[in-house]
Amino acid sequence: MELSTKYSPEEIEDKWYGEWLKHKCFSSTPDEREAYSVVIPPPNVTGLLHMGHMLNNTIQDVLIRKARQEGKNACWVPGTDHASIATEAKVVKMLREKGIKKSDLTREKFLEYAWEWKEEYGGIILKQLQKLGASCDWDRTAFTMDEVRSDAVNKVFVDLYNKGKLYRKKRIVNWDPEALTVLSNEEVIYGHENSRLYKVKYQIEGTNDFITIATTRPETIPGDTAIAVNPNDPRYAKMKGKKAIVPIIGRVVPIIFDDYVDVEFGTGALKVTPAHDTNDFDIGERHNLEVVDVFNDNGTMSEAAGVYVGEDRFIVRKKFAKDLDAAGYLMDTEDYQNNVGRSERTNAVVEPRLSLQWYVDMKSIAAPALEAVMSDEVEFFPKNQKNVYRHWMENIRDWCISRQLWWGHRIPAYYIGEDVFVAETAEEALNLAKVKTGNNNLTISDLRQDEDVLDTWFSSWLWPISVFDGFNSREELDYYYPTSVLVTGWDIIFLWVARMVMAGYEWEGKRPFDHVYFTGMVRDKQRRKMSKSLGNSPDALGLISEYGADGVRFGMLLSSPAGGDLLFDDKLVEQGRNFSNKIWNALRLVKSWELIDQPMSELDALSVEWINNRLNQVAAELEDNFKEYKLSEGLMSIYNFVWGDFCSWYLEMIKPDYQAPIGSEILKETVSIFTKITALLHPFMPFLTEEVFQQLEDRKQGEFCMFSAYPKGDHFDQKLIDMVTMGQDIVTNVRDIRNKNGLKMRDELELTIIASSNSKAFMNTSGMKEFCTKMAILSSFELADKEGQSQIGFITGAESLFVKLEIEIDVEAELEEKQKDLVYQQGFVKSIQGKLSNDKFVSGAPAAVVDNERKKLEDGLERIKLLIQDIERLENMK
RNA sequence: GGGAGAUUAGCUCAGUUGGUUCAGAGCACCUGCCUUACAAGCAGGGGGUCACUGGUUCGAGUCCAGUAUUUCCCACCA
Repeated sequence: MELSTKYSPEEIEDKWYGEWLKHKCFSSTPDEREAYSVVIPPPNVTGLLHMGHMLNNTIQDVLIRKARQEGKNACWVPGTDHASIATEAKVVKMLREKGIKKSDLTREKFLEYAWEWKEEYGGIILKQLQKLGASCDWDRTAFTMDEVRSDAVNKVFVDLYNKGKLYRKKRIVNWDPEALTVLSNEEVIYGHENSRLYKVKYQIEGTNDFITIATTRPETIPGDTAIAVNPNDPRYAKMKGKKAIVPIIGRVVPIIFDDYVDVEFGTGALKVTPAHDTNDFDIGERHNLEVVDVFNDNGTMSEAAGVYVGEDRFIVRKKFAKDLDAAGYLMDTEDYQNNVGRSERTNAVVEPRLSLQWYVDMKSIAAPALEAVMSDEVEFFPKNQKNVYRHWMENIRDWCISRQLWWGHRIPAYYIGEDVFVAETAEEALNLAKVKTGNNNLTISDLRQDEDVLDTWFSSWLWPISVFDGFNSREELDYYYPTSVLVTGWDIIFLWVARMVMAGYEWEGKRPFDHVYFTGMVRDKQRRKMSKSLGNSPDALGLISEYGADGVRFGMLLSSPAGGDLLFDDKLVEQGRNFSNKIWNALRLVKSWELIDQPMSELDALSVEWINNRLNQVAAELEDNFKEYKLSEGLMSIYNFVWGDFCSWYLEMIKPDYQAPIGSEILKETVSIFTKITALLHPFMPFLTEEVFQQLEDRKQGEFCMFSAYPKGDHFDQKLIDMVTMGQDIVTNVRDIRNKNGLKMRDELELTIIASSNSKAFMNTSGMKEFCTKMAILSSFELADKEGQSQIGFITGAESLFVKLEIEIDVEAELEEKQKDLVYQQGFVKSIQGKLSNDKFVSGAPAAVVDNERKKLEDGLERIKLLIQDIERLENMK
């Protein structure tokens, strides 16, 4: 069959993915082999494949495929996250577009819609991952809200409660007025925003004096229940025991003294609104202040505000400020930049709000998780994330886990009046209630289940355990847990990674994973984050169909050094596609030859030995790279090896003359090395390598590149490699001479290299003469006296070689180049001589270093000698 | 306010314990080629005071201090 000159990935990718699935190549069950397990960071059910996923999952696939080739029992567990708030927001929006309001629906009806939505969109991203080549064990696909995972959530909630590590408390929380739910601290994103600082004066009761405060939020003034000043501030000492009148509202509030107030800031006087600020709330507690909540849950003014009831807080801010101004209370306003917290999901400005919520006592479970990371029991790549982790863990705050949503795990807490019963099922809760109350006539309908659901991360943090049904059975967990590596972005180090480590120690007494590899964020060339509004996020699937999955994988990996941000550029993906094509054409070449029964030549033998040694060398480098998760460096060394060593040198070395057949033996060796290359490259570019692997030889049914043993970095002969490098240097020099003198590669020219007499070892290497002759297209290459007729000389290592050409050369240009080189070499030698004549160096530096310098000096002097000879020779030619 | 990192070629980045295996890679660039696998290609080439200043050392891209620029994280003062 004739192969096209261009590699066309489309059919090949679908074909092999289908074959792999058909042969259950990705599936894993516990056996006697070593396990290598990875759990996918479950993408949101509403998600579509984007660049971050592509990077993340390509890396996981590379690691999994390599482990599989190494003979490990590789298990990559896929799944999706119900993404409570994000999904609920999308469903609400979808319903709204249909003209249905969430508030008009029952909980049950809403959940019906949500499940429908999940069924429709929930699996899309997994299908898209298959396009990328992800070798997940699809039979294991899990969902954070399926039965097994929900069961785990309930068990854990009950367990924590029974251990006293769970509590319910009323305090100031982060309220999302759009999603109408509380958020954890980690779900609030702070950013600097421009606002205004208003200075407002409050009359002192019974006097004509005023006290001026500064605030960015005049709309909260109706909720003021005190004015606070610092007890050490002399300006306000006389205010002791006085009261102030809240402007417009008319409420009389005490002037209190509290250390919290910063004397330097604003006017040194602070209005206190306990319902709408964490610090104010604390002050309120200390001074027994009244709490007046002036907002409704959706951010509009409440009845308690008494003004602008039902209007939005930001509109009221302006209106109320205007009123203050009109009434003469607004002293001044100035531009001000402050840090505003917004909801991660809805982008609404978060409102501090007093409310009753469930919390996990984090301090009680954090210690082993901190220790594990600091001692590298859980090892972070790159390491510097350890500091970030430590800082968060050492200052950890309790985790607010209840959410006022419907889509999620409903909290397994049941109430009778003020009593709470926490149990996995209503029946169990009922039993608890009967025992507690002694009332055996209670029925399920007397119980009122908590209306709230749990934070979506409350199921995710159990993921490495729950995907193996670990809260129910030991069988799989004992084999696959701890998982080998977690690959995720550093942006969810607190939301997810840290909590998984805590859960791992809390319920398994063991780390959830050996390693964590943090990927960077995908950005565009200008380092901007990928975002829909900027329109700088490429269409992931579009890229795959344009460049092939392997091309995209190559591009992603190459641009992504371990842990650094990925600056996405189409160019790199194009490079990946070109690389695919390069390999494809190497295949075409190898398949195009006619066979002839013929032993290997000396050059063939040298070529094979050299390329095998180089491959071992590359494999060794790769092993080091993998140990540190430097995938981009590893891929780059394969790229250079395949393109440079294999294609540009090896294939040219063994290539028969035009239309001549190739020896069976050398072809066999060539197919063997090419096969090893497909194995080496397979984790990075699985489709192409599988196709090439299958094309190279007839394979048995069910024999796949994806199961080829991964080449080990065995020992390699550095001397041989160096020798060939020297030959390459000669060839390159000759080619350069041709180029500079306007000679084409194919020009039939009498070209002779005459090597100096000190090149014996090199010249005596079997096949080396043929190598140089063939690759540099020389008519002869001999060992002879260099004096005489040669025209151009060059030096490689401490060897000097001369090329005899039958053309005129630019003697002046040659001379100039040599003289420049001479100056450099002389400077070099001088610096070494300086070192060696320095007693402190000779006595202070290690012997090996000194010896090395002596050797360098020797070589340098030899080169200078040769250069001077060459310069003289050129001078004579003038 | 607290903390962590970064600064090496036009761009993106390597550079492990201080010593030409140290000044590298890929891309970009320049020159010449439709050479019988590949123009998504082939051959060759140029390019950097390693941010700045000082220090330690026989020797500093590498260690220390300071300066500048910059990225990020945490906290949050109204």
